[in-house]
Amino acid sequence: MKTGLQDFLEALQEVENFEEFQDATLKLRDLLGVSHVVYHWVNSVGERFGAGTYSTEWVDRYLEKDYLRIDPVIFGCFQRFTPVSWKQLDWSTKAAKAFFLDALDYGVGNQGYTIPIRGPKGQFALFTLNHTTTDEAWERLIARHARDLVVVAHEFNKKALYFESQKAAQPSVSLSPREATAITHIAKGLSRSQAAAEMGISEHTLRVYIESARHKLGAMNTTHAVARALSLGLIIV
Amino acid sequence: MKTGLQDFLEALQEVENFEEFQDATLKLRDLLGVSHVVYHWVNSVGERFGAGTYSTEWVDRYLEKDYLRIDPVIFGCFQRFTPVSWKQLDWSTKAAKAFFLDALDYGVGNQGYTIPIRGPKGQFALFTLNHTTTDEAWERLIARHARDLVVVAHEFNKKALYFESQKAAQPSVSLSPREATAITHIAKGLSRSQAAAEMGISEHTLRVYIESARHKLGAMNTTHAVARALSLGLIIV
DNA sequence: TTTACCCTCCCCATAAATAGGGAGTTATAA
DNA sequence: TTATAACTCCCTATTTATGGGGAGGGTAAA
Repeated sequence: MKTGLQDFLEALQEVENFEEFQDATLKLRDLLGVSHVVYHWVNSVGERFGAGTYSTEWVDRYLEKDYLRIDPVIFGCFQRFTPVSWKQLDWSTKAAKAFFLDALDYGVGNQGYTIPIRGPKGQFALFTLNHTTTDEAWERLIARHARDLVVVAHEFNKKALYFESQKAAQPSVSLSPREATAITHIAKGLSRSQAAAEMGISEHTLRVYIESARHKLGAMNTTHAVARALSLGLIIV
Repeated sequence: MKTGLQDFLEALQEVENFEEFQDATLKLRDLLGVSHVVYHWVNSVGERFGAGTYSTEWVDRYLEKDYLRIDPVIFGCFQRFTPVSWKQLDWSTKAAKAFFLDALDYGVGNQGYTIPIRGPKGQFALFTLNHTTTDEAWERLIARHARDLVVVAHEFNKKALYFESQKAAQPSVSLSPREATAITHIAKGLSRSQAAAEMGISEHTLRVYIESARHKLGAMNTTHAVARALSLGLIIV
């Protein structure tokens, strides 16, 4: 099994396009003997990138029902650092229970293991294994592969990033030092006058920085600018 | 070497306190034959946790000089998803060059490899290998261990999280659904009246949510509240 | 050398946010 | 059942932010 994963990682390195990426999830599913393998990626602008073995019906339904806002896997992983077995998540709300039953209907297994991977600029990716089995069997499988899966998840992520960087070449915003400092102070909760005093400049000047940053960030107001600067990792509060 | 790392990981699992954690960095340094191994952790409130083989003189100087704001490793890793060799970073500014020379003076090697690990609530950790050698030798070493290092970094991180969760038991803020929705709309750049219209409530009511969230978050104004909610991972824009 | 971007300062009118207060209804949990 | 918290609505006055405009000096790259 170990060497199987090694070979798989070698093959994953060679992946050149989305179809091969998609194929890789299928191969890994068969290699590990689970029901589903899914890689899913979201950034701060709401762009998505995903590949996996879920049925297209389920993916469509997921999007249509906006399950992103209900799914305890998404929220749970957003709140934690480390990989998580789905059983550990909070499925107590009515919406979550209904979602789980609906997922089962669409061929999603009752057991899951998801590794969250976070990046700058609000990037957030999930790598998920899914299967239908007992709690004990699932825990054994996870325990056996946990460390390798971290590596596999990161390799998938590396490939996904590579694709995104190719097609995007995003017009990355950058703030001037003073703009960044000004926005940072505002993000810390200082008022304009306080921030200006902190930076030793007039309040008028500070306003110019904020306005300038706001335009660069395409933000509608100061609060929006701060939110975007934070999401984009342009400032560290 | 492979089995050496396996054994190391087993030993790391057993670590119970900070001294053993610190010892683990020493052991890994010797195992890999590099000059330094460092784990460093920061959260949104500016709390720190770190262990490593840098001299205390260097650590003190780093803090005293506020190098956190200059260090290209910090900023570079904050901007990217994947591990990075220090050579790939931007050392072109005067401040960065001065910082690098100063670091060499304090026994830091000329080569580095840093793995960024991000978590919810603004948690951000760095796992760094450092050594004095040629570019080629360093790239070879990294290529050989890259995958294992991802696992090692995450295991260090897991331990660090465990310590933090023990001592902290943080008074975690939680927003009510309407509060979260309201703050999310504001973070997206909507004005109060727009957000209220979006939620189908009066602007007065929306204001109550914002104010309530602001108090819960200990924020001085709406912008601050949005910044904190984002940093804490309480909202997804 | 020109172009471009950054830093600094100022004015004015309007729009929006803030800081207090109070009060009633519905769920959820103890 | 009874708290507790969440959700909804309203008032007034004051402070603060916004959206335009213009202008001069510095530095660094093309």
